[in-house]
Amino acid sequence: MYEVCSMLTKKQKNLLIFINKKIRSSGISPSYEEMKNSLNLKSKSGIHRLISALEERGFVKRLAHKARALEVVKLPENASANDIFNTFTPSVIKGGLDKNNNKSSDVSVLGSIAAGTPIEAIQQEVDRVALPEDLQNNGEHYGLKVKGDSMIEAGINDGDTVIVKKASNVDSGQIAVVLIDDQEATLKRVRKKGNTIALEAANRNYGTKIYAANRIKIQGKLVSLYRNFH
Amino acid sequence: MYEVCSMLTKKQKNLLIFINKKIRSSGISPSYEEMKNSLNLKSKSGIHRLISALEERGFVKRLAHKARALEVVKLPENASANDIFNTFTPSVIKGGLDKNNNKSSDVSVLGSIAAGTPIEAIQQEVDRVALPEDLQNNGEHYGLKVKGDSMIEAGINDGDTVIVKKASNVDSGQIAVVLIDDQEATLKRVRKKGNTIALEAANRNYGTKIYAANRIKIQGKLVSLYRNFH
DNA sequence: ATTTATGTTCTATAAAAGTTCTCTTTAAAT
DNA sequence: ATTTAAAGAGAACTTTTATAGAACATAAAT
Repeated sequence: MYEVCSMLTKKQKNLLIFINKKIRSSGISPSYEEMKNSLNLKSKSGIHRLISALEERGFVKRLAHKARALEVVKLPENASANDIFNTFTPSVIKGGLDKNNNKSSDVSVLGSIAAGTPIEAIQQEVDRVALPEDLQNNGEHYGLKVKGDSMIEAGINDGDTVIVKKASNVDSGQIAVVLIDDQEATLKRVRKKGNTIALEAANRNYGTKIYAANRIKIQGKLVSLYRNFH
Repeated sequence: MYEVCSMLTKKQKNLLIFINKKIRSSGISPSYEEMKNSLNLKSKSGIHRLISALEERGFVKRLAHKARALEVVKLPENASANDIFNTFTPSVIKGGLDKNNNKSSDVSVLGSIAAGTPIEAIQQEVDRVALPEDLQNNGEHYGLKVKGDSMIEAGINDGDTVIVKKASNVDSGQIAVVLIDDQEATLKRVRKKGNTIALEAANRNYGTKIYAANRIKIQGKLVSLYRNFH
């Protein structure tokens, strides 16, 4: 039987989204104290009650008597892309932190990867829809803004945001963020051939380059992509 | 199969549609007070009676004595093409869900929409956190799964999820979801030319088709795109 | 063993929301 | 016109939510 019921009050929904975000961004569920603060409450007992309501309705699971042992089971049916992808507005990225959230969260959204790279870190991975198993081994994720059109034939355009799961290895044929000579980071399809690694662009104007395996460090695996239209 | 269908009075139907819309757009069901206001009533008791009627007829479910605990189970069948688009039919939602819902995966990945369309409804967008000002003009958003490759040269691939802001009008040149003859929904670039509307694919294997303006209903504007890699 | 952080339970209060009644009004059908 | 079902209004009432504070319990760390 289908039940995506969004039988939630505002408070319940807000708390649920906060919990979800917190788990996505930091990997651990928030404490009652943190939830209390995020909702501007003055006592933890309300949080306990809200969580009980969420649990009753099947939105979260918890291990009783365990600290920070919450799991978000589902989100209200209209959870926004921003909720799912985590905050992703320019204002947030551009140090808009104080105005949106002088609280703890959102920090990990910032920061950029490596130096002199053609990509900038923007946000963190948040989605869990398609990758339930990611819940367990929720590796670290980066969000990177794509500059350039070298992957355009793979449907990755200039300006897109790709979400990359940190990994030091990927299967041959997958698209990954790689660091060449500890210097240049780039997004390419990786082909392993014996002791060499080929980096394929997805644009016939760019060639495939082949490197000795030791010159390449794989930074992460392409997991998903996000694009805004204007 | 063909159960009692539109055994709804006008009021009942209006309320049902309001509830559904409210849940889709805000994620939480409206309170009696809000419903009362939306129908321009001065007492809540009528709402209670209407909801009881809706529940008897199987259109909604509720948790008695719980606040904002309504769920829309199905919608009247005689809903216009527009209504069908605005609100998902329950049977359709059901299908898409169980395969995602059995595990703790979740999230509002809802099933597919309406008949014979190349797109499936997936989830909705409406933010709360990152764009407080958007809360006001928070248009309704839909998530649709793209089927087909007609927009591939715009970087929109088969299987992508696009997020569409509901709109009955878009600027010429923008990509939009349009309904042709109240029948077929499709994602195309819209060009207005006098009394006609041209729908451009972004794939040279597909041509541009030109329609009389009255055959086209614009459903929404493409806002963002999301893709998962495997 | 003692501290610290955290989760749980209890009471109490108030506000919000839902329910149930009675009565009136409206609209449709015959 | 008469009848009937649906809808509106209003009020009293019950239950749920939310907030608050305190006391207690549990788990981990020192």
